[in-house]
Amino acid sequence: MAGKYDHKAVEKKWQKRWEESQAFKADEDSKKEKLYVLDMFPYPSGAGLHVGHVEGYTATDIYSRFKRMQGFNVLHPMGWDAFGLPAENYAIKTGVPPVKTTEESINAFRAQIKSLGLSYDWSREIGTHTPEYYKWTQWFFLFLYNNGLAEKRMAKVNWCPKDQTVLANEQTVSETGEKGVCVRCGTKVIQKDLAQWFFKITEFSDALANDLDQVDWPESTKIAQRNWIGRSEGAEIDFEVSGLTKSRITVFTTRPDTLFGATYLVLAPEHALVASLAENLENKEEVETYVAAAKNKTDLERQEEQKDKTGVELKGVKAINPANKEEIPIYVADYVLGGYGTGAIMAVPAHDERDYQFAKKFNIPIKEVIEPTYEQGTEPGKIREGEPFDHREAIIAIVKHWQEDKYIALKWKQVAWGTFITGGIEPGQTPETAAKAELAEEVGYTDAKFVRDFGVVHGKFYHVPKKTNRNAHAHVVYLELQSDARAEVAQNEQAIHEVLWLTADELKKFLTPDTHLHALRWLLGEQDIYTGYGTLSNSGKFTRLESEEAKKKITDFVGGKWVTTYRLRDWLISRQRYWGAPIPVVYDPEGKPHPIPEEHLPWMLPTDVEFSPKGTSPLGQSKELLERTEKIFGKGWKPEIDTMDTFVCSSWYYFRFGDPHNETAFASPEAIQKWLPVDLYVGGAEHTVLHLLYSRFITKALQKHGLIDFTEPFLKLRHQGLIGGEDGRKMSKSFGNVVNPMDITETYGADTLRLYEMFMGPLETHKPWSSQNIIGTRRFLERVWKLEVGDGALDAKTETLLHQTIKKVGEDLDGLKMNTAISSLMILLNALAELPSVPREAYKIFLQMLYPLAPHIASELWEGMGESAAIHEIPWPRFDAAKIVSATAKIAVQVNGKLRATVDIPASAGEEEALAAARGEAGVAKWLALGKEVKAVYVPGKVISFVVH
RNA sequence: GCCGGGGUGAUGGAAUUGGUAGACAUACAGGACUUAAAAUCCUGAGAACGCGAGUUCGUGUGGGUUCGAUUCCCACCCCCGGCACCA
Repeated sequence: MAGKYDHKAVEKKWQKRWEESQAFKADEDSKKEKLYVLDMFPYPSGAGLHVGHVEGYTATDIYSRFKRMQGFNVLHPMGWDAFGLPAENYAIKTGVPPVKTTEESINAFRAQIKSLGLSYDWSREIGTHTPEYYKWTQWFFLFLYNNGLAEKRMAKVNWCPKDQTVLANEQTVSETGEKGVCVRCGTKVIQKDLAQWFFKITEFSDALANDLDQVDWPESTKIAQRNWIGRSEGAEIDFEVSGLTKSRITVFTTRPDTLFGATYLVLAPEHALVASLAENLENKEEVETYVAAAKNKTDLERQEEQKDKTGVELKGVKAINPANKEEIPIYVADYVLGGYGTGAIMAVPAHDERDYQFAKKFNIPIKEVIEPTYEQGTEPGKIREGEPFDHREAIIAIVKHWQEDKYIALKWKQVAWGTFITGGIEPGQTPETAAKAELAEEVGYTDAKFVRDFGVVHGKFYHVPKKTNRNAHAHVVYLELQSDARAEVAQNEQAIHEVLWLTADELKKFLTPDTHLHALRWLLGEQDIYTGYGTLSNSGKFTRLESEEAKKKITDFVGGKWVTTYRLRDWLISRQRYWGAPIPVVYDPEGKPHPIPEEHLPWMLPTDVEFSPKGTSPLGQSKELLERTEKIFGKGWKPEIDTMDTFVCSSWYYFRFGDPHNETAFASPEAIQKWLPVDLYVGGAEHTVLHLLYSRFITKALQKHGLIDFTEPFLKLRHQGLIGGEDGRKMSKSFGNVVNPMDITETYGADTLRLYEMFMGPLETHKPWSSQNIIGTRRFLERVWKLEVGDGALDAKTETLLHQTIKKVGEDLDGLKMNTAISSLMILLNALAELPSVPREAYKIFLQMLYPLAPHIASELWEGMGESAAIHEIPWPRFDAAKIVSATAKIAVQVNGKLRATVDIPASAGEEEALAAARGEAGVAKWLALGKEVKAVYVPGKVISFVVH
């Protein structure tokens, strides 16, 4: 096209035209197949749009435009996750009401998004902070409450005694990194019990885990969800309590096979029995002090203390191990969590890392009841202190580097060769039956003893496992006494010079801090704990059974029962904050909660509050709210003053887009039927767990109570990767490496920005920004703009490329592989530009394929071709399968695995013909002449391979 | 510690039912145009050796399977992300 490519003029023109013609409005009456393409809606922060937003939004925009061209009725909406902490924090600092800050941010965000030319249906815009929206957030609360899925319970919160306010976990770390203090004033944070609202997400634990099989999500995200739900199967076993009182303690364990090794019990500080027993204990005060202290620890403090276990014995009571009737002590310790399992465990120090640490500290007996299962005769030998090594069991050697004082220690068992010999010796053979001489040659040492002792590990002895799990067949252990010894040996096998036989004592002398201690401990036969499955020992009649089998049998023996437990906790939705949806509950004069009837919704967020903390949730200061409550419900009634977690707002918003202006329902059944579920959902991986889990919970609750007929809200999910700063670090204000997308659209245009972000690499990977590379996509668009279209006919070669490109781009856009789609278009453009005259039809098809990726420029050029219909109204081009294959095929010819030539042969050529052509090639014949041809392989269209001896 | 993802030219990346590694783009070098520069266009380019034809090596490391391995198997090293006392 003539003239300069003025991106500003072009982009403005088309954005205006799209807006005026409502080009992207989802059609309620269309008979076309629907497709719901959704972005995770943003929190409209004051900082404006980020290049990360642009990445995700561009991907869905390209997909939406592409699918519209393919004939789908696409719903592609945008809205605002507008409640949240930043606006409230800003209000505390400046007094500016959050509603004002938020509205301003939304306006800025909307303008920025529009300037990118994204094809949203703006008639469906929503904001979670509007009464029209949060009316239905409150409706969802009532829906859950009325179905027994919401309830009020006591829970711990972080509390700053000076600021008189609740703190989120991330607000308990000071700017200097000190933990457990208020971020604002540095006061030590305490734990306070408050009555708070919970949604019972745990009722759906099973479905939330199982239904992941139905959706097309990244496997890593599914795994993260499953881990979060944390389903595990085990046994509940009762222990009798004797002594001052008679009662029982039920523990949960996944390892009932270790029951005979349980040498004490532990109760969580919150366990009910601790309180009820306390009165009668000999060390009542000590226990109560411990429990009180444990209660006051923040999560962070508990994490810090992981290494050092604490606890107190309950003196005066004992438990009876039901397996062997032994009397064992009972402790209270905060390494056991009150909220998981039964809040009580049986401790098996010999086979559990944590119990082991605790038992060591408190001198509790450690009783081994599981042994690693070895194949017959393969038990590892141990070195006994001060004794020479027993060659029949284990051979240990220090191999000395001949030039320097570097050593490698080797241990190897005589048996089970096959498990690690991969070279010249077959499994089951001994070195004696293998080719000794050959090995000796490879090792570079001809001493017969060396071959016998080390030959078997030829070439491998320098990369034996660092970690040695006794259950693994790790027969050779090395200790690297000086850090680069291994590399030395790897480079020079012949460096092995001398074999020293050492006692354990002598071996110890070689220890340095970076020695692999775990391996050495095993080597020296020191006590270590084994946590894997194995064969039972010391377990009465169950001795010699395998763990798996013993689990059930021992559980039955002691009358335990099999249960399934989950890590997932109920969802605490109360927030002691202002800027959120008010919880629609009032309290009668007795303090009993009552849901607010639907007719009073939306239950408005009051405005007569101060934002700085005053010892209560901000809503507690509102006179208007209190008066409203008393007016409607009567004297003495009080409003709930907490607001809802913003995750509640975002857990149902995708329904609202189907019917955004409905005043009588969160969305009409017809709209839900028409649009939902979401076909493609794109957003950052940081929401892999919570937002997605909560949304799935809401969907399942609706389904269970018959309001919808599907169980999963998001059929296909993809994440966009983070875009890092140019310096390779995370983009952050403090590093000064933040790229503002608006600067880029100003300089290069929205089309260039879109194209560049898509061309950077695969959508889901993390990639650094490059202000240098972006010029490439701009140049590409310039070349498209400048291409002179003629009336040339399409030659066969270009036609083939054109059809290949149509196929490739279509498949790539379908799979969200924008980077390779763009690359294909560049290849096509380069080919077209070389033609003496660019065929009109080919250019038009090129523009159509470019349109989803760079819609403004493609629309403009299309119009410039004299087309009356807009480019997006033309169906996506089709390829002709017959025109994709070219007449001749370029075949690679290999001789003994090495590429020697390529030959052009007709695609239809048979094997004989192909081989003959290859043999005739000078570069091939030369190599074939060097020996006798023993084999020839022909893979049609790909490769010919000769083997010559 | 556990789980997940990754390691390919100077750089971003391409190519895996095993079949010509490095497409496309950036940076770089040389050339054309220009008084000059920018922009644009053309050419070159994984590394080593060689005047050259060419040869050898090469997808984190070491092995293995195969006519053939970036792709499959075994072991190891490193980086990134998530979870983390869940019994």
